[in-house]
Amino acid sequence: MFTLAEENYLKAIFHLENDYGTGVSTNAIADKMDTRASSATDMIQKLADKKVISYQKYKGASLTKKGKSLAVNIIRKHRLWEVFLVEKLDFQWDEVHEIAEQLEHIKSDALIQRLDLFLGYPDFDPHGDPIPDKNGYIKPTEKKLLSKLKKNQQGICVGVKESSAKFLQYLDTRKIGIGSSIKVLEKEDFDQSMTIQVSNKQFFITKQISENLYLKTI
Amino acid sequence: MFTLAEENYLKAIFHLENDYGTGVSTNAIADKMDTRASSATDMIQKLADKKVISYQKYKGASLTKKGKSLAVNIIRKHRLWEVFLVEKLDFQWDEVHEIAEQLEHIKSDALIQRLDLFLGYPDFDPHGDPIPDKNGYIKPTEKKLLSKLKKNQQGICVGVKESSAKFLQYLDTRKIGIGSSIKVLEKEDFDQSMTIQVSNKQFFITKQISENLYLKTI
DNA sequence: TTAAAATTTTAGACAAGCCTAAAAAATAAA
DNA sequence: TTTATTTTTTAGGCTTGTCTAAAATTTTAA
Repeated sequence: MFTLAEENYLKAIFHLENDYGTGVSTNAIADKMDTRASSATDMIQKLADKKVISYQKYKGASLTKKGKSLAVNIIRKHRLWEVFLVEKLDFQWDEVHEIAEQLEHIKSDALIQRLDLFLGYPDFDPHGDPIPDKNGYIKPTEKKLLSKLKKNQQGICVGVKESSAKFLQYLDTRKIGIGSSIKVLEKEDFDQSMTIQVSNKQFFITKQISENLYLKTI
Repeated sequence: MFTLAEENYLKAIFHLENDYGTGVSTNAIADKMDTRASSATDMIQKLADKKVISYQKYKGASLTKKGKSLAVNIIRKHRLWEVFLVEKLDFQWDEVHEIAEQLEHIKSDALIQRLDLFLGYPDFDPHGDPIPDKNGYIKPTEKKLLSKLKKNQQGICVGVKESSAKFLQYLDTRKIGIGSSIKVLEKEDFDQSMTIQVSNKQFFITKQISENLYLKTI
């Protein structure tokens, strides 16, 4: 059985490997967990003892098959609970992350199976992230960061990379959400800022925004 | 903020005060928490420091107003989640206690408020226990232990005192549940065993059973 | 290719929550 | 009303997960 802290480290390592490739550094983990490198080292050694990561001193850590399966299951639970909160309890998409961070640690396979059924086996969470199935399979989706698009290209927003309340509220005030059609009208070479068209409105957005919006290009 | 362990002690003390009157002994708490008296003493002292129980060495502990309000809120959450599990996820009444023991510690007032609404503001949980409202008010209900009934008295089952899976399954196999009509046909003075009539079947039950079934007498 | 800087690990400490063993206090019994 | 028993508390220790400070290793730069 894994403790809450262990589960959170596993999740952090999974996300880091996903974003930056296999083998993550102690500092990267400490950063993500908002703790000190020495604390991260302690936990890394414990997780290595438990065979859920492979690790060599000074060389970084990688999830083993078992570790990855555990991490994906936690993420599955997180995303299912987010769907529940938005679809059934009428929460907004910027309100659910913190609550799901707690709910994802509830231990009951039967609960998650029944929750999945109750929600109609959803494929995506409210932020557009795919929900792993009960075998840990994540359907690959073709999606592109808005920042990768060139002038005059367009697409449908299918997800957000960051899901902080602040960012989601920024999108809300501009009526940008999953399903929104977005077209690049101008793109500034110098700082990657853009002018985009969303339905009949135009917005000026910085690189920081375009690097956190996923589109399916048309 | 209170830790998981602190919350569980508060709940235990609440139930003990409810069942056996105000002021509970260290041993009683240790028993309920399935821990050692010395561990209970440690926690009792911590809870007293935090002003959620009043306590004098060797004299037992009682919840303060603040402590009682915290305990009732945890019980409210537990019972609402049980309703959710049975009503929405189709769990059986003997399957929900363990899961609710985890869910009751999720910290979010908004979550519980919305869950309560989603469930239609239920008054009782699947075991017939009243659900405190958001101010901590518990509607008083007149209910009587089956063991208190005399020969030929009858009533409707409105709750169970014990809610272990084993006991609930015992009731299931005899088709006894909330709403069942129960009549005492015979009562043995010597050992308090009874013969009861439930719909058109008769059962022989021991004192241990009749002391855990609540009836509303007709 | 050696010195400086950054990263990572170790050593030692601390709080929470538990334990055992022993001491202290309260209660029951002779 | 003393003695025996039970209950409760204290003392000291262990594990988990964190910390700071210092040592070890790796990486970068001169």
